[in-house]
Amino acid sequence: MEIMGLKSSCKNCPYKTLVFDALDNEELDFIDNSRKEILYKRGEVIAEEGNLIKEFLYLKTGLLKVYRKGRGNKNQIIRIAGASDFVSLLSMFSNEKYKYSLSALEDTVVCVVDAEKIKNLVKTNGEFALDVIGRMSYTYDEIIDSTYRIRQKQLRGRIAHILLYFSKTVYKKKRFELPLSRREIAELINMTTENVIRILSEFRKDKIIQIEKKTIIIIDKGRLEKINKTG
Amino acid sequence: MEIMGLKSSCKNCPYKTLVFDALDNEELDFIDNSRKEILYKRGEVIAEEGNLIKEFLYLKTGLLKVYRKGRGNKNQIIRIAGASDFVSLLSMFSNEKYKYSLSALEDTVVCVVDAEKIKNLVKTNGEFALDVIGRMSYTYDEIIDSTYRIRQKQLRGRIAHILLYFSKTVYKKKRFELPLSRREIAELINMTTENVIRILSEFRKDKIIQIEKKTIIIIDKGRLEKINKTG
DNA sequence: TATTAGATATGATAATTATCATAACATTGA
DNA sequence: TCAATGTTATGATAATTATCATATCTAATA
Repeated sequence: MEIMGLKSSCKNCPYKTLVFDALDNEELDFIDNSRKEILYKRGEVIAEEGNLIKEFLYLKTGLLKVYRKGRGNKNQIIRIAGASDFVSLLSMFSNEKYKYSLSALEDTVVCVVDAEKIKNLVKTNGEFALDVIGRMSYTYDEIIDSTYRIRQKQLRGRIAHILLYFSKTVYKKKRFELPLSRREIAELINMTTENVIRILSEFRKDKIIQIEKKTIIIIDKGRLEKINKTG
Repeated sequence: MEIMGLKSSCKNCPYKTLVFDALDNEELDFIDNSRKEILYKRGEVIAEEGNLIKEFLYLKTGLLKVYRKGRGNKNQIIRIAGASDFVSLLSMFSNEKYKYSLSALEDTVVCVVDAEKIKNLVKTNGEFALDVIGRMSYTYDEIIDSTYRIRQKQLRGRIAHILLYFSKTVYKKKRFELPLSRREIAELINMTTENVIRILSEFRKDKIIQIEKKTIIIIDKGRLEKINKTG
């Protein structure tokens, strides 16, 4: 973890999202002047379940996992967040403490703003409030959608689902570095690490994917999509 | 379904929640004067996945299920909502259409208000906005919590979980009428109807519960809690 | 009231998944 | 550089869960 010197401002941030459009320059300055940027390296914990939420976190670049403690020292990964994500949004309006932990999957830059400032803006700027609430709701709905989809699938279907997710949604490439270990994949789609490994090997033997250390190449996307649908 | 004559008003509604405290009398009247109350009988559909959200729904009394279409004609029940619940809150700020269906599990009275009016109040009343967003976030977090808890349990643990949920959270009694069929329980905790039936029978034979048609009586709460924790 | 569809119930069997064991390999830190 | 630790890998086996078959009971309806 490393606090970065600020060269940029919110006003002309290329990772700014639509949600900030509701804020005028004065309001953006209000955020900007207490803003910090922090760089986290792969594996570093950004926020921890149970800790007080003092700050609003915006994921400028990188990738992180949102997870919670499950039974018997097993974590459960709730979602993966990428650039421009309001990663601390879940539970900051309903809870004093983080309900989920955050940790970096790749080198990640997070913008940090005093949480009270954001709450203030929600209170005083109705347009911004609607945008924030919309974004929050959308994120939650996505979690529910993927959780309930995965829940109905068998193991092969789950692995296919997650491979397609990384390929199509996260990296938009057929070849990508898996940002999760086999164990983390297991924590994300609710199966054992051994079975994740086994089924990935199976897909490799069946020439559906190619595996080179952490790199995955999707060879037969059609078959993967079929397995995702029916498996 | 039956539209009821209005004898009550929001101002002195006994089912009003804290969230409405942020509204003054004028704002409550603003809601009240287009408000309808509708009575739904067990089994009736209140809102359907995919339909346009035109109205904000407040569950005054009764019980309903929130569910979505899963694979192969199987529904997936996301949550159960009781009195004073903002049942249409999920997805009304992120979506034009209902992402989830609602149907009555008991005779249920729903207050119906134009959705635009509520959005307007969120926009103009910052305190109300914070309350609504807090309530929404809380509801979503509850869904995630129970979904991820259930997901780690085996079948016996799931059944124990759901029996304790109805006994402790919904009815606050050891004896209650199950508002769900075996099939619906299966849809809620992700297992087959046969196994729901089988395990309920097993619990009956083990004298953990007593079953009389739709009535459940919890005899050995301690054992049920242990199964919930470890099963 | 008779009929039909759906809910509850139970058993046998098959399919799926987890667990346990073991090994090779990679990575990290002393 | 060498332990030590964690990750990936694979096989054998046990445990869990779903599926299929069948029967009874219940509730709705013509």
